[in-house]
Parts: sequence; C-alpha cells; structure tokens
Amino acid sequence: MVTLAEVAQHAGVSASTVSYVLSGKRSISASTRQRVERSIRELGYHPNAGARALAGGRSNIIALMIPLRTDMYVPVMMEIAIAVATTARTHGYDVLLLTGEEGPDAVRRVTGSGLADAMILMDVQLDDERLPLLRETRRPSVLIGLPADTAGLTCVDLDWGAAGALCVEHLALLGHRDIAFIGEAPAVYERHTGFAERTLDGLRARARELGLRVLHRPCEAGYDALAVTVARIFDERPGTTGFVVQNESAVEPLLALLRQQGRAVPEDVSVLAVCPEQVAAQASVRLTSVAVPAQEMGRSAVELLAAKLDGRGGQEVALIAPELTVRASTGPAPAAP
Amino acid sequence: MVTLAEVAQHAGVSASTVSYVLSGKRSISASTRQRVERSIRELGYHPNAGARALAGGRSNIIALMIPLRTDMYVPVMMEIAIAVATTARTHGYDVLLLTGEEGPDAVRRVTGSGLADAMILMDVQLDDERLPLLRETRRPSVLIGLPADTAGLTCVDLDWGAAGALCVEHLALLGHRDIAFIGEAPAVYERHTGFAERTLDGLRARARELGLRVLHRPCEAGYDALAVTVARIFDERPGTTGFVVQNESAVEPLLALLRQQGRAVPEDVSVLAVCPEQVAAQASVRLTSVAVPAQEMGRSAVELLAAKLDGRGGQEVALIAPELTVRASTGPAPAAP
DNA sequence: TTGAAAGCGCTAACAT
DNA sequence: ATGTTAGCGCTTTCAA
Repeated sequence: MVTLAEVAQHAGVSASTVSYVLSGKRSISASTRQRVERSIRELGYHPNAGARALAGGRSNIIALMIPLRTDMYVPVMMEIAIAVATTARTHGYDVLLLTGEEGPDAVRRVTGSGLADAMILMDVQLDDERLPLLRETRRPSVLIGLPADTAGLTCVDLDWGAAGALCVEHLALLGHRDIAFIGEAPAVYERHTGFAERTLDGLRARARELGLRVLHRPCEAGYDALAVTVARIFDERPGTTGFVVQNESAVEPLLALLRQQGRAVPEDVSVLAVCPEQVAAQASVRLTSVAVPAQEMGRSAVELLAAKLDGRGGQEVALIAPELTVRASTGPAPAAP
Repeated sequence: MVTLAEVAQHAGVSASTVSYVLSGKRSISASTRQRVERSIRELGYHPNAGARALAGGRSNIIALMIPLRTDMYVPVMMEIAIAVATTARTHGYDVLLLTGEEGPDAVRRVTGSGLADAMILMDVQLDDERLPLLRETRRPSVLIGLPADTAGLTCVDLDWGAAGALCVEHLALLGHRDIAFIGEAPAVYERHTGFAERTLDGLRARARELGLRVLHRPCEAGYDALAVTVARIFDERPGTTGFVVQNESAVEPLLALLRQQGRAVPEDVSVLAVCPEQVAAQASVRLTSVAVPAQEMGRSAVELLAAKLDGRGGQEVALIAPELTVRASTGPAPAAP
C-alpha cells in the first residue's frame, strides 16, 4: 500500500506539501505540483480513507436511508438512490446505504461514529421517529419527503398537494364531475406517509372548490385487488368518468380492466396517473400524468446537503412544483346518458 | 464527541481494556466488563469509524456496485441491494453504494483507499472490464452474475441456463411445439449480459433436444414495442402456442394484448415468465413462472464475502437451482386446427 | 512557497 | 486479567 509519505519521498518534498497538493488548500508552485502529481500517478497512490477521516474529521460519506418495505414505488426509490449516488460523487462524496431496518438506531450509529458526515432520509412519516435525533445532532441532513413539522429541518419533495389539485383541475376542465382516486395500499395511509396524505388532501380540497365529487380508494398491489376496488367504485358511483391513480402497480391492471369492460379510454373514462414519466409513457395507453421527479429529488437532496456541508445554505423546504403532461388517456367527459 | 479514552477514565480502566471489551478479543472479568459497558451506555459512546479503520486496517464496509442503467429489472436490483444491506449488517458491515458510472475506476478507488474491505458487483458482463482489477487485488469480491471466465472469482447467480431449459421442458410436456421467447431489450444482449445470453442458450439447447421450435425476440420496454414484437411472432409462426417472457415490462402488455386479440390464456396460448415471484403472483393472470431469487442472491453474496473476510472459504461459483411454479397461465397446447 | 511535528481515536503487540 | 505504548496515514497548525 502506497502512503503519502512514500509519495513525498519519491517527489522529494515533505508530507504536508503532498497533502496540500491534494487538497488545494494552499498555493503550490507549478513545478512542485507537477512533480508531486507525477509521483502520485507513478506510484498509484490513493489516500487512505480511514486516515483522512480521522485526521480531517470528515469521512466524505453521505448516508442514505431507504425504506425496507417495497410495498410502493420501487422504481422511484431506485431512481432516487441512483441519482443520490451519482450526484454525491460529483461533490466528492460516497454514499452509504442504510435500510430502514435499524430505525432510529441507524441515525445514532452513523452520526455517533462519524461514519457519515450527513444523511438523507427517504420514506419520511408525518410523525417520524427519527426526527428528534436529527434535530439534536449537528450533522446536516435532508429529508426526501415532508414530515408534519418541518421546523429546523431541510426537506425536498414534490408538492404533492399541488399535484393532487392539478389532477382535479385537469379533469374538471374536461367536464368531469364524478372522479375516483385510486391510491396506494391501505398500509401506506395507515402509517401516515406524507406524500399519500398530502396528495389526497390537495385533491379533495380542490375538488370541493370546483364542486367535484371524489371517491378515494386505497388499493393493494395486483390485479385482483384493483378489480375489486374498481367494481366497488362503479357500484357506488356509476357516473364516475374520471380516475386518478397514484399506485404504480394499479395502472396497467386498471387499463386492462376498463378495456375488458368495454369502457374506452378516454372516450368513456379518463385516466390520470401520478407516476414516473417512464411509466406514463410506456403504459398500454399513453397516460396523461403528473410526473414524480425522482431524479430531481435525489439530485437536489444531495445539493442541499453539499451546501450545508460547505457552510452555505440553511434549513429550508424545497417543494418541487408538479407538472402535468397531457397524453392520450384523458378527454372530455362523455355526455350524461 | 465521546472517545474511548473518556470511557476508560469513566470506568476506571485502561483504553485497551475498553477496546477489548468491544472487540471480545481477550477475556475480561465480568465485573470490569459490566463497568465498561455501563460507562459506554452512560456516556453514549460510539467508536469512531475512521480511527477504527486506520488502526485496525479494515473499514467494515462492503462496496456494492449497482448498474447505472435502469433498462431492466429494477425491482430485482432493488431487492438485491436491500438484501445485501440487511445481511451485511447482521455480519457487522455497512454497505457503500457505487453506481456503474465510474466503471473500473471505482474499483481502483475503493480498494486503493481502503474505503471498503470487499466488494460485490452486479450487472456483470460476460467479458467485464472490471474483472482484471478484481483478480489483481487481494481484496475479496463476489460477483452477482457469471462472466465468461470465472477463474479465480467468486460468483453467485441463478442457473439461468437451467432456468431456460426448465421453461422449455414445462411447455414441451404440455404439448407445445412452437414457442416464442420474448427477451430483454436488444441492448442487453448487445452488451453480452450473462443472464440474458445464458437463459437463451439453455432454452435453445433444450428445445433442440426436445424438438421444439423457438423464436427469440428481444423487446424494448413499453406496450408498443411489445405489440410490434408479438405481431411479428404470429406473422412468422402462426402456430405459436407458448410464450416465455424474460422482460418484466413486457409481461402485463403481453397479457393485455393477447386478451385483446381474443387469445385466451392458457386455453389458446400459454405464457411462462422468468421474473420475481411478486410479479408473477400479481399479474392480471397468475403466471406460471421461474422465480428470480433476488433476495437469496443478495444474501448469499454477502455470506460468501463474509466467509472470505473471515478467512473461511475460497473462490467458488454458487449457482442457484431454478424453481418453476405452476400457476394459471400455462396449460395443454390446443389441438392443431 | 515549503517543512516539521503534533495530534486525530483506535488497535494490538508487548508487558506485567 | 489488565495496563502501557507504539503506531495506523493523514491534516493542519506553527515556523521558516
């Protein structure tokens, strides 16, 4: 293993000079710099991470806590994780992957041991048990998702409330009066996951303002659960002409079911999804959708964190404005029979 | 920040005693141990990761390289990543998440800096450019996926060849003679991804032995691509009665399309998927499938690695035997018209 | 512009 | 069964 001392000797300079060439924290003459860089290359030197962390007081590692459950939006989580990892690298950080399994202890362990300089939390509950710890520690953190109380926290999220409202507005404009909202699995609501509740609230509020009727139905993954849900919806509100879906695993089954029932999309029924662009574009019917900007969320979480680690920027809540893309799954409400 | 020295002082023992209580590497009297443990608890001590890594020569971190692309099997990757992270914790390791982006450089950086003690690589190409580096370094590694030449490497993978063969056997037994294999996107084959090619090879070989005819068609994600692919298949082989699908994003579109064309599953056409159990069980038709054991792959990769790190076990190739579960999507071939 | 040297907090010989 | 101590490889004052 090549050490900094060996590089220094090889280049005929002191250890500190090599260190400063690496960190750029003091000016180095061009010639020295070149000699040092040459030695580094020739010897194949890589600074020891542990020693760096110990001496420098920072590990250059960001911890990312992902949910253990996979009952929702797996591709979204994955996209966020990848965006976090790649963005972190561009800022000189590596990413430590933590699953929710350890719960709050993971926060203690990671901050306490100096394993990571900062953390990003996903799958934030409205009343998340990790929040007190985050507020206590002086290690920077960013939440992807909004808890109920954001005081003293930095958060990034899609403005789900606005997203819900946007869906209603679009359908209202097309003349729909009775709409159904097919949501995530019941468990997601039961554990008070922010995005699910906020979407629902935003959607309901706007619907009330615009005078639309809304039926909200959480829905488990899979075709059968969806079929039962839809049957109940048409049973209770036969006049339903618009569907808003926020449940990736329900999208394709819904389209299949409607097709099977002879309900044309969008002539008889409009379908609007809250999902990643990819899903909307690849569905069997091009879906009008409000995009879940997974990459942007991951990227900007890292950027906020990097800013905090550099002493720039303080806490703030960064809400991403939802965007609705009209595709082929929504159209004017059919004339009442 | 609480240090080991402070704990030692608080407990009235030497630093080394605290260290040994923590590591269990030498016997400690019950009373001292208790005093030390109490001090640790009271002071809220967490060993500094950097100092540990420096002094101990090991970081207790495993690096996991996941593919940057998301053109296939995202849920599988996610499941593997989660399994790796949770299993690693049970062995006392944390997981560093690397994306394929840096390529071979990531291997150099991580092994060179001592950031991680070992690594797990996913998305292995048959002729992967990272392999030479892995063979050079003395840091343990495990591949999830099989390259062409496994000499000197430790690998975990589903026996995809056997999986392909199993699919053919099942269909052959049901009397199918003409089958179509809808595979991953063309790019996946073009970059010689092991699992895709091996499945195809296994499937073709067994088909030849059993006298079945096979049409292999790679397929991009999305409904339209699938529709075109299926149209071509029935065009070239109108007598096709069995489909094998190894492309998660093609499963539901295929079922929808067949339904739409009035081809009943399994009465007119049988469909067999190579996919995670969850996908098979939740599809609009319960799919007969060969499972992709994502969790098991992640778990056993970590276990092989832990064994190597403990000095136990050497290189080996651990192939997981495929299992076929019969559900509702396959049945006897229809009598020829 | 560069060097010397004092730690950072822990582990693991080496003592006792 | 426990204490003493010399590093691990780097960063960063303090000096020149």
